[in-house]
Amino acid sequence: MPELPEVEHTRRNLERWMKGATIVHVAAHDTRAVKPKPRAFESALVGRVVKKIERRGKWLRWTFDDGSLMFGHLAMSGWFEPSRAGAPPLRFERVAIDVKRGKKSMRVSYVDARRWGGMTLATADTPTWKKLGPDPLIEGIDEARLLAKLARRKKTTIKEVLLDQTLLAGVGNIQAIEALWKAGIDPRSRASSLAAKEVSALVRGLHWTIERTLADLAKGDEGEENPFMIYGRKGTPCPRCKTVLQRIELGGRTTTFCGGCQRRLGRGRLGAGRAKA
DNA sequence: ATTATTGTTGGTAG
DNA sequence: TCTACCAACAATAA
Repeated sequence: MPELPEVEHTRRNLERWMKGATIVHVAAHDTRAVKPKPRAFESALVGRVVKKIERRGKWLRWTFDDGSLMFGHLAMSGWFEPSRAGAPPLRFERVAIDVKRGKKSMRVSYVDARRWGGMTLATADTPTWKKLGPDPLIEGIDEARLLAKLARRKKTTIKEVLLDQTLLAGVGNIQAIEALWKAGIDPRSRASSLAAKEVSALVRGLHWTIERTLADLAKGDEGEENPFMIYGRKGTPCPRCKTVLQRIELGGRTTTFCGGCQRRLGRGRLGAGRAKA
């Protein structure tokens, strides 16, 4: 489920459900989903008041009244779901957090079939959090800095580099695919082959797809089954040029792209051999 | 039965 | 220190 837009959507939900609330009960059903171990996790959280919930890339950070922190990651299949305090556990529920704000009580459940995500308590920012690159929605993307960083990645394709969370925080497989399509850049292009002009188009593409996905999430159930322009649409015509979309693998991840209007960079020199789309 | 899946991490090697 | 590559983590849905 989650890349930057989904995690931001989740953060907004969590803020509505938990901000300013007191944690009255916690049940960690799965030892893999929490750190420290369930009993210690539960007792550390009970009685805490949620002061704020922030996001950086795909990571969430809760700050509590005593200054302690909780980091959360949804990995591939995690999400948070509201329900009634005291309700029986949901399918694949790993953690249930019961909160109370004024007279209102509710439960916030962490559900994760694949069990790759979870929550970690801490007293300071984790190394992983600190290493995250700029977040497109928080500090934005500095194109000159991005260009300089891409220039050092001589071997790797632009698609693979975009998934590096220390370069930009929050870009995942789908957002990378969509942004490259929007920018008209072939995902197989070496990262170092992008010039300022292409970096600029890519940054616009990233903002475009992030905002688009957020808008779709805001619709709730009204959203479409596949709200993306080309992700998951192999074999269908490109919405822009009608060429049949292809699917390949890059760095172990499925990549959809259009061979008709996404240009392969870094081939030939001085523009030789580059056909107009 | 086979294949694919929205992500990170830790080890290795250079 | 930085870059690149790979296996591991697990459970579902088509």
